[in-house]
Amino acid sequence: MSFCGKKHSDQERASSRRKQVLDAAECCFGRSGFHGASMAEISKAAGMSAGHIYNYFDSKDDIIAAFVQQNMDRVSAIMRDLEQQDDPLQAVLDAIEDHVREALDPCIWKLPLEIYAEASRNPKIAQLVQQADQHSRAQFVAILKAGREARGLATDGAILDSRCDVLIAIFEGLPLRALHHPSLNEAAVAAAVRLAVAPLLFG
Amino acid sequence: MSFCGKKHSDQERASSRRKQVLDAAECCFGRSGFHGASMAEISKAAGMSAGHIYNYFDSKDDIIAAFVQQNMDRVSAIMRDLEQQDDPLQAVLDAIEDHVREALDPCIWKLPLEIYAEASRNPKIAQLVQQADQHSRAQFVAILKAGREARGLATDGAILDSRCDVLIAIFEGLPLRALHHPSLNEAAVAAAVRLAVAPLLFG
Amino acid sequence: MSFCGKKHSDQERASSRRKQVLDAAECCFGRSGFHGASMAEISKAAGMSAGHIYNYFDSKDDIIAAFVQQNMDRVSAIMRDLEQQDDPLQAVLDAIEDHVREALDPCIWKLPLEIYAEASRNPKIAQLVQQADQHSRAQFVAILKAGREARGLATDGAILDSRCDVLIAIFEGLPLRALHHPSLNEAAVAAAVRLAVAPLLFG
Amino acid sequence: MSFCGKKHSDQERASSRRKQVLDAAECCFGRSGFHGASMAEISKAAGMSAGHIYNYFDSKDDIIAAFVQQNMDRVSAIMRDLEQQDDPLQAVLDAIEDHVREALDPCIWKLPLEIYAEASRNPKIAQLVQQADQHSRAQFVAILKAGREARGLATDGAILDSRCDVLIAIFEGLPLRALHHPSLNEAAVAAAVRLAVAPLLFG
DNA sequence: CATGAATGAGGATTCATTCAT
DNA sequence: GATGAATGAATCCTCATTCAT
Repeated sequence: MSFCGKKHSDQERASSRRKQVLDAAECCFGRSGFHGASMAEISKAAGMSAGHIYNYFDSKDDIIAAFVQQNMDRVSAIMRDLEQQDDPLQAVLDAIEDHVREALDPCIWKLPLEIYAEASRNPKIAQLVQQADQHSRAQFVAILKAGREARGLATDGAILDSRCDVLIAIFEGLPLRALHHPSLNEAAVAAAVRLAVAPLLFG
Repeated sequence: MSFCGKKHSDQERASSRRKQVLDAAECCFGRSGFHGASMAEISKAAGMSAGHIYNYFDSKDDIIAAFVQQNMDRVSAIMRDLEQQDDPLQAVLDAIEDHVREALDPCIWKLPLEIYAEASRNPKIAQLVQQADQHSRAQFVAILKAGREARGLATDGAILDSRCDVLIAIFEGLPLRALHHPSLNEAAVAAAVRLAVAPLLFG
Repeated sequence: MSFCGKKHSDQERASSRRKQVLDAAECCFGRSGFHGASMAEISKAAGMSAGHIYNYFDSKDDIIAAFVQQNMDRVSAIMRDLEQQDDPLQAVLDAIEDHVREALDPCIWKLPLEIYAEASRNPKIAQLVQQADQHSRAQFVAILKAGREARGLATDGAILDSRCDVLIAIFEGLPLRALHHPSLNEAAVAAAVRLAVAPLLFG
Repeated sequence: MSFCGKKHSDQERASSRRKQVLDAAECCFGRSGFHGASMAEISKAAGMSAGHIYNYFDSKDDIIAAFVQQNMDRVSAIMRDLEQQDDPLQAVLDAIEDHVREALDPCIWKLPLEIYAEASRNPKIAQLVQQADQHSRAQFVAILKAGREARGLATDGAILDSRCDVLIAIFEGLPLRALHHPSLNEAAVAAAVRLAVAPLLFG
C-alpha cells in the first residue's frame, strides 16, 4: 500500500509538474509568442529551473505540442455541452450572446492565434490542429443532422459539412475582429451573428 | 536639373531597393514566419548584403512593420473594387464564389495569419492593423449604407457597423477553415456563405 | 560479534557496489568515452540511482581514476603469468600469436586508448598510469635479466630497460594498427612481430 | 585586375582565418582534449569571437575533422622524405635516432593520441584516419618493395604488408612509452629499436 | 552605394552534483 | 541505504546589428 501510494504520488507529482509547466507556458506564450518566449522565461514562471523542465518535456517543441494539444479541447468542450441540450440547434441561437462575448475576449483568443500561425508552418502542429478540428466538426455535424432531421430539413452530407464549416468560420473569425476592432459593440454584433447563423441552421 | 534628376533617381532607387527587400521578406516570412526568417535569409533572397538592408530599414522589426503596412491594402483594394460597382451589395453576393476561393487559398492567407499573431503581441503592429482595418470598415460601411438606403432598409449606425464586422469575420474566418480542414468543398462552402451573407446585407 | 559481522558485510556491500559501478562504467566508457558517458548513463547501467553513486565515489573524475586503476593490472597480469613459466623468454616467442591476436582485438584496446588520452592531459591519471607502468616494467626487466643470464647474454641496466620499453612499445603500438588498418592479416603480423621481438630478447 | 586581387585576397583571408582557428584549436585541444576544449576557449585563442568561427566551420565537429585531416599528413611527409633517399631502407636505420627522438617528444604526440581516441568512437574521424593511414602504408610498402628487390629479398605481398604494419606499430607505440615512462633513455631505446627494425627491413 | 567580416548577447539543451525524503 | 527531483553553470550555436573598406 505504501508502495502504491508512493508510486501514485510520484505520478501525480510528475503530472502536476507538467501542468505547472504548461500553465507557465500559457502565460509566457500569450505574452511573447511561442518563439518569443524563452525557456528561461517559462522556467521562471513555472517556479522551476530551466534544466528541470527537460525531465518532463523532451524539448521546447514538445512543450508547444503538448500545449497545443491541451488547447485543442476548447471547441470540443463546447460541442459536448451542446450535445447535452434538448434542442441543440435552438440552444446555439439562444446562447449566441455568450458565445460572441467569449469569442471577442482577447485573453481567450490570443493563444489560438499563435497556434494557428504555428500550424501554418510546423507540420506536427498542423496535424494536431487538423485532428482536433476533424473531431469537433464530426460532433457538430451530428448535432446539425439530428436537429435538421427533427425539423424535416435536408440533411445531405455536403450541405451539413459546408454549413458546419461556415458556422465555425464565423466563430473563428470573430476573435480576429476583436483584435482588429477592439471597440466593437458586443450586443449589436451578437444580433448580426444571429442573423447569419439562423439560415445556416434552419435554412 | 542634373541635381534634381540625381535626387529623383536616388529616391527611386531607394524605393526600389525597399521594395526588393519587402518582396524578399514576403517569400521568407511565408516560408519561415517573421521570427523564423533570419536577416541572412532575407538578404540572400533580396540579392543584397545583410548590412546594406540597414541603409533602408532601421531594424528587422522595421521590415516587419513595413511589410505589414504593405499587406494591409488587400481588403482595402477589395473595397475600392466594390465601390465601383453599380450595385455593390448585389455584387458581393454575385462574386461570392470568387471571394470564397480566394479566402481558401492557403498561399494567400499564410502571411495575414502571421501578421495577426504578431499584432496580438506587438503593439506597433497592432496599431497598424487596426488603422488599416478601420479604414476598410469605413469604406464598407459607406457601401452598405448606400445600398441599404437605396433599398429602403434600416441604416442606423450600430446595425451597419456590426453587420460589417460579421461580414468581415466570415471572410477572415474562412482561411482558418482551410488551414484546419484542407479538404473542404469550395462550391458547397460558397453556397453556405451566400446563405449567411444575404441576411446581413439585406435583412 | 554481530557488530563485526555487520561491519564486515557493510564493507563487502560497499565494495560490491563500487565494483557494480566500475563494471557499468567500463561498458559506458567503452561506448561513449570518459567524457561522452554521462552519470545518468552510468547509473542506469549500474542499476542504481545517480545520486547514490556519490556515496561510493566523490566525483565522476574519481570514478574515472578508480576505473583506470583497476585497468592498470592487465599488463601486470601478463607479467605474472610469464614469471611462472620455465623459460619465460621462450614463452614470449611461443605465445606470440596469442598476444598479437589479443593486441589486435579492438574491444580490448578501446579503453586503454581512452585512458592514455586522458593521461596525456590529466596529471592524476598520468601518475596512476606511470606507477602501474613502472611496476610492470620492473617485473619484465627481472624476467628478461634472468633469461639472459641463463643464456650468458649481456644484462647491463640500460640494455634491459630499453629493450623492455621497445618490446612494450610494439605491443602497445599494435592496437593502433588495428584501429587504423582494420583488415590486417593476423598471422602475417604475428610472424613479423616474432622477427622484431627475437633480437630484443636474445640479441 | 582589382577584381581578381580582391577576390584572391578574400579567399586568402578566409583561408588564413581557418588556419588561425586550426592553430588555436591545436593549442586548446592539446591542453584540454577535443571535448574539454570549449568553443569559447578556442575563439579566445584564435583572437576572434565564438560566433565568427561559424563562418568558417559548420560545427565544432567540423573543426575537429579539419584538424584531424591537417594532422594526418605527418607520417605521409616522413614517407615522402624517405622516397627521396638513395637507399631508403638504409636511411631508415641511419636516421633511427632522429625518429626515436621525435617519437618520444610528448608535444608532438599528445594530439595524435587524442585523435586516435576520438577515432575509436567517432566513425567520421575513424574514416579520415584510416584513409590517411592507407595512403602512408602504400607509400612505405612501395619503398620496402623496391629496397628488398634491389637486395634480392622476398617481396611477397603479405610479408611487405605485415612488416610495414609492425614497423609503424613500433613508431606509434614509442610515444605511448614516453607517456608512461617519461624518464627513458633515448639513445638506448634507439639502439633497441634498431635491433627490432633491422630484421623487418632486411630479414 | 555596397559588402561581408566581425561581434556578442541570447537561445536551447545537457549534465555533474546535491539533498530532502 | 537509496532515490530521483532539482539545480544552475556551462556548452554549442544563431542571429540581429555594426563598421571598416
